[in-house]
Amino acid sequence: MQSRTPASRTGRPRSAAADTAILAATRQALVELGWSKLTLGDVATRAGVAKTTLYRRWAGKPELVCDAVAELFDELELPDLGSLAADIEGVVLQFAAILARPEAKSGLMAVVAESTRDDALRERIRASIVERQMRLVLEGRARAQRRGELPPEPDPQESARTVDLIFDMVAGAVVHRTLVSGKPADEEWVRGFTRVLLLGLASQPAEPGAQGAAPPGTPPRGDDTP
Amino acid sequence: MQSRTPASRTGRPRSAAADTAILAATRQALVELGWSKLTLGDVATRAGVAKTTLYRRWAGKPELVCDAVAELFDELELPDLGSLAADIEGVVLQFAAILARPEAKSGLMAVVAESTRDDALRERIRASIVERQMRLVLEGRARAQRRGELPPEPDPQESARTVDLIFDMVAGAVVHRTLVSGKPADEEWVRGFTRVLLLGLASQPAEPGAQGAAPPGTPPRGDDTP
DNA sequence: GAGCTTTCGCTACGAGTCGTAGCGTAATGC
DNA sequence: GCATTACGCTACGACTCGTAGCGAAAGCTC
Repeated sequence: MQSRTPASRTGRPRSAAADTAILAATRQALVELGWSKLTLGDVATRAGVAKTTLYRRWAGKPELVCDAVAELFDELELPDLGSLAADIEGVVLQFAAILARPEAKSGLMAVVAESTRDDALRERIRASIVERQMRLVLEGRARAQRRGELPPEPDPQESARTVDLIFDMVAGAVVHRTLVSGKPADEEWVRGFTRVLLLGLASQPAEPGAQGAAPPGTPPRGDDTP
Repeated sequence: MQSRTPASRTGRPRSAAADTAILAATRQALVELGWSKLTLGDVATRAGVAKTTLYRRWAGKPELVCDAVAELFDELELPDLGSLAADIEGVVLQFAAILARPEAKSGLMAVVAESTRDDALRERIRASIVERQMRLVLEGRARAQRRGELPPEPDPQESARTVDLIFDMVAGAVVHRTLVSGKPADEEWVRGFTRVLLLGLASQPAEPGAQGAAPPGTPPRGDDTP
């Protein structure tokens, strides 16, 4: 979190219960008020602590909301459903479910917007949200490479670039779908998204009833002009 | 814009010059102050108009910034570079260049964040930004289908879904790359992105020196190292 | 030009939030 | 007991908000 706790200090320790109460109160306030009408005084009242306690622990509203929202994404897990396509669909649906919650919508985007003028905040977001979920991409890719669904990437630099690209494409698409387009990232959408991500736009559209998953050893772009 | 101008009204007409001055002042204020520190009073002073004039034309800060940012995206054009991959790369680079500007970064995301609790604002964004740029996807796909680079989609419902999906994937990825990852969407990144978008993750990575994304029947493109 | 209508610039205002300072008290380590 | 730190509470100046009220300006219609 935000606390500098140098292992052992003299004096009264900070209440850990207050931390969780404050972050929960922040999420509740995000749901009821949204980002713009959320005030630190209100959060303090909801959490049952003094306003000054908030200012002693967090530098301001963006940092507080960042921490409150970050906890939402810790429940993400990469399922093992047997194929890369199914795994992607599973984790993307989880991600979409979190983003559908009002506290995530309202808080996450506002913090990101704020971070465009605040490098420290951007780094905080990166460390507490992005970096922690990068494991999903890494694990998913490694698993798919073992299955032979993805080509190996020996060059570590190239490999890192690919992971970043995948993360931007997955997270970006779901966020854009949910927040900008304002439509739900439901199963149907996720299937179409996964198909394009794995096979590309040039591939045939999925036939009705067909599972959009890429079978192992799928040759790239198995069709020409039909 | 926001003005209700029922063709002809009696009385003094609104100054069109004030409109452009206000929107320009808003963008300037976004650059210098960012979203959170931008105040309508400050914008009014910069534009040389009274604060009350602003409130007569716009309901609030989000609506004003939405209009100010929307104008930035009107300069987008779909190039005709001979192949779908090249066209995508061209327009994505334009999009990335706009998003790299501080007034776009700071303003766009904040407005989107605000729109999560304001349906009217979300619709305003959709109409003034998203819908107006959808033409790029429609035109690009039609062109690619004529070239045989993309399969035809006879079902209009399925076709509309695909357009929405492409828009979410393209815009979402660029936004996420620029704002969340905080790295530039430069030519190298755009090449990798376009390759995945067209051919999918399952395809072989581009070899060093090889041109990315060459869908079926694509004539070799000119060059990208001038 | 007379008259009507709407916009514009200006000033002033109450309401609300911000972030901080100050003080006495509570909880821990030595 | 003593030093140290966290906590709750109150109060404060500074700032922004959005609006009301007024006289003047700029169009249109006749």
